[in-house]
Amino acid sequence: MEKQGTAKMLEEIGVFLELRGENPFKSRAYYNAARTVEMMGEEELRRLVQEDKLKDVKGIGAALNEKLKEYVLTGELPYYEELKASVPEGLLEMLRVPGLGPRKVRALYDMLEISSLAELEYACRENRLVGLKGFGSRTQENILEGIEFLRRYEGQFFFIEALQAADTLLAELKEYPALDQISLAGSIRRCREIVKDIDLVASTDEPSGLTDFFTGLGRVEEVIARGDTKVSVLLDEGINVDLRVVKKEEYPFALHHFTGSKEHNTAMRHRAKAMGLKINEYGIFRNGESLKCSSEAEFFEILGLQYIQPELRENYGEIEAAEKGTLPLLVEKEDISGVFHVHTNYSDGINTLEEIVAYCREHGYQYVGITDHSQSAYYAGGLAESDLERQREEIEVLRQNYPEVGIFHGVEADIRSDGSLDYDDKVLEKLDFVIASVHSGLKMEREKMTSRLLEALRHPLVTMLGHPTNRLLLGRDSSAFDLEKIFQAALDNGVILELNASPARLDLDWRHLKKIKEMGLQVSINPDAHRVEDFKDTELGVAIARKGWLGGKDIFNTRSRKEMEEYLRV
DNA sequence: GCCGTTTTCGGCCCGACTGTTTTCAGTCG
Repeated sequence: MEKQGTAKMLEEIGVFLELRGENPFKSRAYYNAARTVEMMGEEELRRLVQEDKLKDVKGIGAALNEKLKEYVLTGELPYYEELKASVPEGLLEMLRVPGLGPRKVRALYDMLEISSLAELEYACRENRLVGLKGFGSRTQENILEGIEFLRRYEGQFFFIEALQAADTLLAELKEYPALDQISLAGSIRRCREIVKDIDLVASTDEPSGLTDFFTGLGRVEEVIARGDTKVSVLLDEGINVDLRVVKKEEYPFALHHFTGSKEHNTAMRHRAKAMGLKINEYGIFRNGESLKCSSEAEFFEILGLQYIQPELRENYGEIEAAEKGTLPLLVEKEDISGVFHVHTNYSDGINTLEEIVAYCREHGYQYVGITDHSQSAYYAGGLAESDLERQREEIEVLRQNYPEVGIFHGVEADIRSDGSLDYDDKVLEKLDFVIASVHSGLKMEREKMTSRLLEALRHPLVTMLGHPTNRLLLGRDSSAFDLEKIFQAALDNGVILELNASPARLDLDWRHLKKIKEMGLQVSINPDAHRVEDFKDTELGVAIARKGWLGGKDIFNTRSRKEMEEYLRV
């Protein structure tokens, strides 16, 4: 992944510059460039370099243009290497300590020659920080606690974990009598797949009462910071919560501000400024005079924009689209008609076929696509040909007994290392549909993995590509392959791409979805259910689809049962 | 390091909180 490597390098340059105490705006220029590169298509960076158009990209000036050209064409950048060599490696990990930024890290290095977390911890225990200018006993304690924190909680949570904790908390806070309004904000409201903390925004006439009420909740383990308008606490499950309390009239601005993203907010402030306005978390002002506004929707309206759904606020083009009035109508969970990718107890699922079908009838799913693992998936109890036959017979019976639910019989066929599927065609032909997925050889070399997937996509009986990148959030990187080629091949061969909605996968990544939509590809939001409770993960997939700008028409399984039967020729 | 129909130099988004200070720097979001 050339662009990812490039983005990471630019990011690191920004950090190194900060650690060296250079012009902070110079660092920012590198951070901005890192983001710009990250947002490019897989081959776009190289193409721009080859066509010498990189310098036309906003945020890339003469210096960055030269450096990027050099890096892309030669694979090396001496500037980066020299910078990296000039900064001790351990300073980077020291930056991860909460409360330690580049200036303090630099000071510790200059004055005490501390250049690693271990040395830092030792110095704190030896009480050596106390005498330093700008440091005190409190700082030293906080640093020790920060190091402890880093060890205890890596500080990252799946969206669903944080969401559940946040919903519970929200319900508790709504008990406070003098509460006016309260909402989730931050990365959870934006439906990021990984979140670091829970952000809440509330309005009330009794701020100190609310903050007392909040810090007094049983699940609050520690109060980290406490002021008039902001309280930070650590919950017993190890997640941080920031609560912002504002006045009633400030609520829309605070909600917008603390929903972010930071990049979206920055762009919005630039826009406001260009219109002769100033915005902050307390209001919107013209010549120092506050403008009336009672909701987020109105706030966007004042700035000449369509309402931008929170999921879209990543500064990935949503402001420009909102200006033109071309924001998409996003898919809703109610649009989902049925689900594919469901495992039964024939392989590694918990529930019987009948339990699953009964669940679907009870919960209003028009259809369900059953897919157990294929024969070579020993670890998951993959189905032999005879098992598939037996399953088909049982499905026939269930179709009679549950006419309200369309039951499609499929399989999740392993893509072997040569790209062939895990059953003969004559076995696959008897099925209603086929999901092809990679489960082994995930770290295959990029070219080989690309050919392997291309081979599978060309197979005429493949309906969908399952969990396309094979990533596990917080656990395993995506497999390496040429995404653009794979997307194009899926389009050419009429293959649906899965958006696997399992909380640990959420694969495809939302960052790819906008592009997929533009290409005209269809995405199926699949729970990859191993028990009926997993069906609700589909909602998580809907959240990610929305974040990727997808509407109902972009989603395969918003089709009605009849449309689906026609498509699958059942 | 980037950017520009007021600018090719002088800006660059804004504010809260903490801990260190006696008015502010650093960090965070």
